[in-house]
Amino acid sequence: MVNRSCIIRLSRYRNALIRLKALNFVKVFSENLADAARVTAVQVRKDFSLFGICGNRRGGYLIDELIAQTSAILGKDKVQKFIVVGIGNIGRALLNYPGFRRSEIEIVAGFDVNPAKCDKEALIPILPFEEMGDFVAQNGITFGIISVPDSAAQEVLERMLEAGIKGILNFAPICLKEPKDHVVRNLNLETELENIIYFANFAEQTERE
Amino acid sequence: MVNRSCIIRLSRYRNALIRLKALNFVKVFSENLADAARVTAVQVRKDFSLFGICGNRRGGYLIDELIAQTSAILGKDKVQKFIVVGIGNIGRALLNYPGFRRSEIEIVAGFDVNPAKCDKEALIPILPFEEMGDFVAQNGITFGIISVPDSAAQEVLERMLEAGIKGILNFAPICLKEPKDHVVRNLNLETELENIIYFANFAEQTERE
DNA sequence: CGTTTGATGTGAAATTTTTCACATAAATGG
DNA sequence: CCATTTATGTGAAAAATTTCACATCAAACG
Ligand SMILES: NC(=O)c1ccc[n+]([C@@H]2O[C@H](COP(=O)([O-])OP(=O)(O)OC[C@H]3O[C@@H](n4cnc5c(N)ncnc54)[C@H](O)[C@@H]3O)[C@@H](O)[C@H]2O)c1
Ligand SMILES: NC(=O)c1ccc[n+]([C@@H]2O[C@H](COP(=O)([O-])OP(=O)(O)OC[C@H]3O[C@@H](n4cnc5c(N)ncnc54)[C@H](O)[C@@H]3O)[C@@H](O)[C@H]2O)c1
Repeated sequence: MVNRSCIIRLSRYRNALIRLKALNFVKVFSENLADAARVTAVQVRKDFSLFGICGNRRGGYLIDELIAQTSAILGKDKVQKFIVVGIGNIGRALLNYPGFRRSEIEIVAGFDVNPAKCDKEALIPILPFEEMGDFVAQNGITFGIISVPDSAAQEVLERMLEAGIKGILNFAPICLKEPKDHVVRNLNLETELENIIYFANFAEQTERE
Repeated sequence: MVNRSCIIRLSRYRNALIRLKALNFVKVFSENLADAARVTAVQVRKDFSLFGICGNRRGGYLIDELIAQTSAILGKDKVQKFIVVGIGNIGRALLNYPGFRRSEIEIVAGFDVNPAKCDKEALIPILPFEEMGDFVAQNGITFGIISVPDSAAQEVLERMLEAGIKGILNFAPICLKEPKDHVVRNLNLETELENIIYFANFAEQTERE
């Protein structure tokens, strides 16, 4: 089945492919992609098999073809527009990041309740939060990022859904509910760090035994 | 088995518990935690069972006890010290975030190769990268965050490992290898967004069918 | 031009993770 | 103080995911 992990791996393969292409590689083997994505070669082939992606028996895969195929699956055939709500530390980091454009992801506007943060003339305009609904409707935005304090996250989510946004990445440390036919991914950095702390301690313990 | 997802859930439970405690709740039921962490109630109880955490039959769990037990598992009994390498957009957002301190995570210093970014006098000092090894050794640092450009990430990782760091969160869009007895978590924001794009499109497709 | 070699592709097996089903115990209430 | 209610705890079943084993095909080579 095509699940979250599978798509994460597909993104990683694609990422590696683009790097390999930049090095003028033409062919790639499942083993190579496995190394890059930190999985097994069988996993790579199984993933491809799931999407009907075929290589050349004995000859590996042609990088150009693979990039085209994975790009199509991941929706890289067109620029995907995002907005960011909450232009604080995280929000600003995202707006300032030039790397997204390379991968057909475009942050088209930021929104904030604080008028001091707003700047309609900026390269990526930062607009008052109350204008979000209209902006999303007029510009056909499908995706949003929530980087407001946790207390405001649920409210922002609801407004985004009303406005017609379908996919959301949430940085606030609270698990937002995923409504039907929508995608909400809760990314909690503290949780990620706690995970690392746990397993680093665990590794140490098993080492001692 | 205690795996990554299980610990992520445990963090989420703990997060919810702290919120409930702030609202003066004393007891909590597996159902409540399930709502907060977006899982099933059985999953919550199964997770607890794995760690030998017991509640009161019919009476749910005492919040104070649960917080104590989950905190112990997640290493919240002491402050966990982190350093951040690469004080750009992301690195600075992390240094500026006051929320970590609430959860016993302390960022004690930043490091950068660019002298213009350094500031020894800041609340959280930003030091030259070449001082990292000594600093880590002298201050007994176990954890690090990599927020340098992808081209520098592998090099930074190796230096961190040499210095004795055991657990690392990597923001660079490249899959760093996890050496034995160490924990390396590769967090790729583009990949996360691509995931959302894929599943939002998918949800749309199934909707139409 | 047949044989060997080496990588892919994929059902089946193994493993992991989640869910089910229900035994168990504590509170409630008649 | 016994019956009932209700939430926990967990072995067993189910489902999901990964790994294995090997058939398959294409290139290379003698
Ligand atoms: N900065 C970090 O490193 C970090 C780490 C972990 C988690 N987080 C989480 O990410 C989120 C953002 O963090 P941050 O450090 O950027 O916060 P921040 O306080 O720097 O910025 C939040 C921004 O949201 C705006 N805002 C508040 N309510 C709003 C609303 N209803 N609509 C629109 N805008 C609103 C504020 O004006 C502010 O500009 C928070 O939930 C935080 O807990 C951040
Ligand atoms: N900013 C974002 O929103 C965003 C989004 C996705 C991914 N990322 C990734 O996160 C990482 C950091 O992003 P950013 O926007 O903060 O980058 P940035 O360019 O703003 O900052 C990088 C910092 O690292 C420092 N640096 C470079 N080489 C170093 C070295 N060897 N040792 C120590 N410091 C070094 C630079 O001086 C700079 O201050 C990058 O890998 C980027 O691809 C960032």
